Amino acid sequence: MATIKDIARRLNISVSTVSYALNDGPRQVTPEVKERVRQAAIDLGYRPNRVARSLKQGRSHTIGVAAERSMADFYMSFFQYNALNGVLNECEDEGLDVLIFSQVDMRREKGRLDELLDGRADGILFISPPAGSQAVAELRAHKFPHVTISGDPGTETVNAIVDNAVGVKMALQHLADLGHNSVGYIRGGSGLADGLERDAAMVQFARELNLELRPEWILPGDFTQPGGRDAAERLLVQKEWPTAVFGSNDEAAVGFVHRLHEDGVSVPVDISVIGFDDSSHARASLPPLTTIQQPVGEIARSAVRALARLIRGEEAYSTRFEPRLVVRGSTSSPKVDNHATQSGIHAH
Amino acid sequence: MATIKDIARRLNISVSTVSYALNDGPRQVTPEVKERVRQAAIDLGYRPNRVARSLKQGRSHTIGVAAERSMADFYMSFFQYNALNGVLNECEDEGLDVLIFSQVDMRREKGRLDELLDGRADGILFISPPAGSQAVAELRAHKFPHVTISGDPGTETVNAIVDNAVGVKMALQHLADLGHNSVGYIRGGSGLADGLERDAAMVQFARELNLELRPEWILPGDFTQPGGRDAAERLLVQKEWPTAVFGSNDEAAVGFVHRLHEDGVSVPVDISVIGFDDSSHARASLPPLTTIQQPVGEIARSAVRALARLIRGEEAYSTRFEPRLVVRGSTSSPKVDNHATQSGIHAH
DNA sequence: CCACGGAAGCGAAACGTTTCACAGGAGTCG
DNA sequence: CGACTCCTGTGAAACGTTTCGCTTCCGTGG
Repeated sequence: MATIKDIARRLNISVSTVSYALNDGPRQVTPEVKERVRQAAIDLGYRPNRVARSLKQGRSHTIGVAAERSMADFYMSFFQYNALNGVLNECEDEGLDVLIFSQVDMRREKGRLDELLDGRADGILFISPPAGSQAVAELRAHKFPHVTISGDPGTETVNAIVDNAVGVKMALQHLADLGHNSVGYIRGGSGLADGLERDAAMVQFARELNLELRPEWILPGDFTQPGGRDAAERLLVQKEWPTAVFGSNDEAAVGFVHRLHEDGVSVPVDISVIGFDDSSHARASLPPLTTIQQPVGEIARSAVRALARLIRGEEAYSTRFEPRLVVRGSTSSPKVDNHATQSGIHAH
Repeated sequence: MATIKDIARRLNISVSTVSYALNDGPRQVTPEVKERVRQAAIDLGYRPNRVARSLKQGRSHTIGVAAERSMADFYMSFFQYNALNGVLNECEDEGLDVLIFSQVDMRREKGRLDELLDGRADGILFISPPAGSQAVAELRAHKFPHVTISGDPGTETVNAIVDNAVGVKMALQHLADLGHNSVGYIRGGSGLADGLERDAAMVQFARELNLELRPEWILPGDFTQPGGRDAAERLLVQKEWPTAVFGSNDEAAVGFVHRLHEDGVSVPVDISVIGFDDSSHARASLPPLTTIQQPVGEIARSAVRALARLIRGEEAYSTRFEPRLVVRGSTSSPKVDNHATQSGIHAH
């Protein structure tokens, strides 16, 4: 592989001149020399070595992305995947490259920060770090540029996240508008900021909007389809049902709907279901899922922009993003009888 | 940030000794010195600079992943996403890091190989490069370690890909076994190896299995749900229908099913549908889709292993992976009348 | 005609490692 | 006791850049 030295040698010229010529460097070189250098570079198939450049400049023009290890699990990852997409798109615009740290365990007490701080990345972007992530905390302590997507809002780390409270309120308002006055809930992933916020908002706004939310209708969940199925099974054995259920994300809601379907419970006729995210599954399932859309791509892009600012030494701030209600086919007005009862719709 | 030099200075010792101590280097150091170095490293918060190490060693222990620009489009990307997951998992085991080249346009005549060959990656892995990709060809010419997932099988580049012909045959055999004797087809993404191979296999095996495949039943498609919807619309206006349709991937099949559903055509009662991939949408849609599963994760892992071999200078070979039929709810025996007709099932 | 300033190029240092060639010193063996 | 080897450790070069401080040269203005 040809180096800058080879060009210099061939042209009987100093390496510094070659460097200046190739970079339109901090120094001037005569157009004629510049041209000869350019030509020689092409002739020799020269390609600048970015490793050497990084070493010298102390910057890599690369950001590290740390995503949950569970990214390996497809079910959980619509959000992460879309976030990653948004990150890639924005990085392209910002001229940054992306190094994926798949082996970083963000939870781990003594995070192996070596990986993150070894000079290959100018900053780190975390996608959905668990609340109280040690890795994030250590980076904060090191004052190393970093940013979170859907991270813990209770810290000083710059964070881009949807306004979960508003989203939950929108969902419940939609149900109330349709005439529902009772609601169940499939909980979110524990330890994730989005899950915690939605869980809290659910309790608060159900009360504010006068929607009955019995404790036994708060079903465990983990943001996955199987989790949604489990939730359905918990509900199926109950005697009295809410007329609507809010799934803390679309995956859970879809799993829930499918499991009900297997027992002959029809959505939205027998029970309304609403999700959160507007994942591709929301559109693709039958009935298509009414849901709260969050602008994942935009969130991700904004996070990258913030990180780029931090790397340049500029200020950056956390941002909340507005969700949007997307009405599809899984919600409708409740049946006339107030509470759907198991016996009424589900002959076992 | 502390360097090896700082440790040396503090201990009044040479940098080489420090290096040997920290790496259990090619040279021995007395346990006592080694221990003092270790301690000093901790005290100073030393972290090895991998950029410098890469420069010196000429290896980065990083592979570059180049994925289609269209990775930004979620619909098209189940395959890419899962492939990426597999790649990440295997890289973790191999101790490799992953640099994503999102800006590489693989089609581009004069690929900007600079990005790929600038020393940051020891090898490149392409996910679904377009057939005849210039970027791949140039890497081949440079003899730079590289591997493709679902790439063009007609080249010398090491390629990991599902056996599409076998998959298509399985799908058609399944339909034949159910009693179908006519079939339609939604074509695959043009320019992608998987699409081209499935298109070809479809024609061949439909004939071999005596399944009628009229030219007007070969519907254009592009591996996306909207493409599948378009295909459905093309079929809806036709007078005579096949009793089953094979979608070249699940996305297309799901879009197809949904569009039919909107016009009151029921799957599998009125028409059977089978897909390819076993994407998450196959499981999540209603009815759940019968499909040909390809072991994407395994394919990806094998590609990484092959690339690792090439980087080490060892031999590596292309591999075909066996698909598997997954029977779900979207296929059944055809109705008694041989050809479904539009008027029979679809009152407009 | 001389001094000065700017332009163009050169040499060398530096970034943080790894690793080679070599130097002392201790131990071993004849 | 001298020669040999083995063991630790040192200094320096090298990886491929970027960039600082110098030198040289030319044109210009006083």
